[in-house]
Amino acid sequence: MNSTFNNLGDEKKDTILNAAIEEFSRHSYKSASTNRIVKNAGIGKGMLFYYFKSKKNLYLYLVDIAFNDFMENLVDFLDKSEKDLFNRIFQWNIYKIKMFIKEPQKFNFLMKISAEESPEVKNEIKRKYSLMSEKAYELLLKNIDLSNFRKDIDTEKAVNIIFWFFDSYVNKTINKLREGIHDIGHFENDTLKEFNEYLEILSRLMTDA
Amino acid sequence: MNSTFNNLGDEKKDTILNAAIEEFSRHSYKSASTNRIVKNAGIGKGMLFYYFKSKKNLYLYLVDIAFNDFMENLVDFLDKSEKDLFNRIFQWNIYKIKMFIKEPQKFNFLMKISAEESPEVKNEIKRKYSLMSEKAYELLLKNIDLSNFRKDIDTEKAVNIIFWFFDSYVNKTINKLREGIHDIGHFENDTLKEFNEYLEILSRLMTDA
Amino acid sequence: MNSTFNNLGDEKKDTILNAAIEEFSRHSYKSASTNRIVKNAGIGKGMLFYYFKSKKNLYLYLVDIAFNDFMENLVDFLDKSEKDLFNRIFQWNIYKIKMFIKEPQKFNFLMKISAEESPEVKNEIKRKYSLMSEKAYELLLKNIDLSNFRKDIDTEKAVNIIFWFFDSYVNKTINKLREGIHDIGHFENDTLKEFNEYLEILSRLMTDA
Amino acid sequence: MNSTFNNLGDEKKDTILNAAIEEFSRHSYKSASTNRIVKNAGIGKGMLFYYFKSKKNLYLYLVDIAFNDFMENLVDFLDKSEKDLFNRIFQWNIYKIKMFIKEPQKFNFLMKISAEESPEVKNEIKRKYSLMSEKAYELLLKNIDLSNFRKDIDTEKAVNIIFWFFDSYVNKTINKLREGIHDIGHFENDTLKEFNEYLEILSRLMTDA
DNA sequence: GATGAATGAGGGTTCATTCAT
DNA sequence: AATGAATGAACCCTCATTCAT
Repeated sequence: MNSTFNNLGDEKKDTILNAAIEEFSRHSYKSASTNRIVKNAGIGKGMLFYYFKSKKNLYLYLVDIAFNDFMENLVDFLDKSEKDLFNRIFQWNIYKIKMFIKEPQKFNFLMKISAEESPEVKNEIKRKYSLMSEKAYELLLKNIDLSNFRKDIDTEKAVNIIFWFFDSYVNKTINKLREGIHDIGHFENDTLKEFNEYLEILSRLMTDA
Repeated sequence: MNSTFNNLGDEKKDTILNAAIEEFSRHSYKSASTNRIVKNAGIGKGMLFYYFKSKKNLYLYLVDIAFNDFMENLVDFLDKSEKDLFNRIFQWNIYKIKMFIKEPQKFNFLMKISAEESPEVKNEIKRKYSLMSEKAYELLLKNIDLSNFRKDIDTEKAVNIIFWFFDSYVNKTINKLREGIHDIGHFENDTLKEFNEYLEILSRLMTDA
Repeated sequence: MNSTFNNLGDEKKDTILNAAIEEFSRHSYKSASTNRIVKNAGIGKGMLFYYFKSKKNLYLYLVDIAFNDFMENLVDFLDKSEKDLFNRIFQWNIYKIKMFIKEPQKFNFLMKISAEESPEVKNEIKRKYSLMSEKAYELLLKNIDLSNFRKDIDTEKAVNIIFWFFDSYVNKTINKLREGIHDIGHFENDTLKEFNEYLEILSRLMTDA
Repeated sequence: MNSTFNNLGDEKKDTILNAAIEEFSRHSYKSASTNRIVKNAGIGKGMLFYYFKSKKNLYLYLVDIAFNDFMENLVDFLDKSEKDLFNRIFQWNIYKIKMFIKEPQKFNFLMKISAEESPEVKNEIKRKYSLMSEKAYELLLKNIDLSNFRKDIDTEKAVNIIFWFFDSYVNKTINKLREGIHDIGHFENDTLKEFNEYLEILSRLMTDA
């Protein structure tokens, strides 16, 4: 927020941001502690408030970063020329799982954001979240060719079924990774296989091909 | 938990429990305030700890109540003689929505519980949650006749698709109610209609009948 | 204090008094908890204050009991016909050690009393303590024949040396028992032997015989 | 402990330490109040915990200071070239009395420490106390020539008699000062005289010279 | 005689934020 | 640009005592 912060070296900036994200990924907005953040970031107490003015401001800045980051990487990750919905959905959900594996704190922070209900930040978050999910949804459906979907089914509903089922499915998968029930090796073998089986079923049911 | 508390008059008990549930449905375990609870409950500062010994104990007691309550009402609500999965799933999800409409704080509290990550209560909650969801899942699938499901699809996966899709779908529906985007009138007309349309699609796709 | 308490059955009275002594033997007057006392005594909270009016009153009543008890048993224990100071001192210190072994809480309570500095009770305790120690000292020296003490030494000082040395010595012995460094078996063999060796040395040094 | 505290000005540091020692010299660890400490020290409520992290930490820090202080001053005070046990014991006990006169709170605090039984600090205190008394005992007996002690008496026991008697004797003396029965003037005249008389008696009894 | 529910003050501790340095 | 000392409110919890039952 404060331009001073942006003029910092990248490494130092990252250290601070990571310490903050770590804290907010573990605790609710209210119970997150700026003391712990500065301790883990290795900076003086005053600087956090010099850079970000307030805990609220810091939090909302992190939300922006997390959302933007998420969207930018998504844009890079998705194959925009892919016209098949099922392949696109595969990419989208693999993206989420890979993000969780690579940067679990960031991922957990994103999850925490949408559940945050502290009145101090709730409305602002809802607003940011709406903006982002609209963009994401648009991106996900861009250039998708739905012409091979069965004509006797409302295509929009069909798409929703596929999307929302995989939302649940991927959440469950990530929870298993999170709790150590499955490890990454399992993910790379069995989970992907199972994932494709679900895709195949839904594809067979819903398309003419 | 404490017999003292149970011997209180029902009205007073409810006042206290509601104040506590209200607080825990709005804030994480850590940031929930026993001060606010006693203020809203209209009782003296010491009494909460006389009744419940500690914040943790109170919280876990509320979790027990919420889980038991949820299961008891579910048992009453479900038509155990219903053999059709789609009708059963309809009941199950209507149950959730009606619960949200009737007792939104309790419902929100249940949601908060599963997201709670405070180390003081996390493990105990996980344990209680596992016990309950096992029971619920058993109940949901009891006496269900899946013989009319298409033989060319793995029935277990088919069931998962249906269940997990509606999980997402109902969450979204409740969020719309929560944010006032839809009102109860809308739910009773359009949402139910849409709900049935989804059921019909999935039924048509997955069964022979 | 309240006659009601005295009309209780002996067993119940003892239960209450023991619970209270236990508490005051572990904690200072201020930090002793009437809650813990009633819980351990198995009586209602109100009764403690009905019997004793206040924590202070209860405490001072216990002090009286402890002091009286200590003196009465001492009177019984000491052989008043014993004229030899060294034998008398042996008895006196054995009395203390045996009391610690038989009723450690009571003994510890007596120790705590003399160290108590809470302004609420300090003066009253000092008064009671002075009365008792005067009586005890009188009793200890009654009928003692000091005629065989060396004439070239101030007899009063000689007596003090013996008394006060054994005060220290017995305190150390009891501390070793308390900390489990020595057990009762050790006391009955080696400690008594050592005790007698000290007595023999002091006797040889200070008397003509 | 915390460097923050050590960087304070000496005057402020002393004010805080004195306020804390005062409190802990008057009350048991449990009933000592950090509220009273900060009020008497004239600092904000949070600072005590900023400096010392916790009541327990503060207490153990004070114990360290008190023990170190006691030992350092003792080393300075004792004439290490003095070979005579009686002179050494004289110095040792005079040291204690002078310390009580000069800094009664510190002295009382030292007494309270050894009687402390709160489970939160008991073990740590026992450990520190053992370390210190071992050092002190070593220092007290260093370079002492016991060759003139009577050969017909176990020298170790003889030394114990002298040491432990004076322990009691000096405790009693200090208690009289404490209770205002004797004043410092009395100490400087009559007490010292009496003290020397006891020393003379014990010296005469136990040595050949 | 006897109970234990009720109170509010005070216990130790952590907090976000400010500001002199 | 950077530090961390300082504050007081709020945190959870325990207390001695009273009093309606």
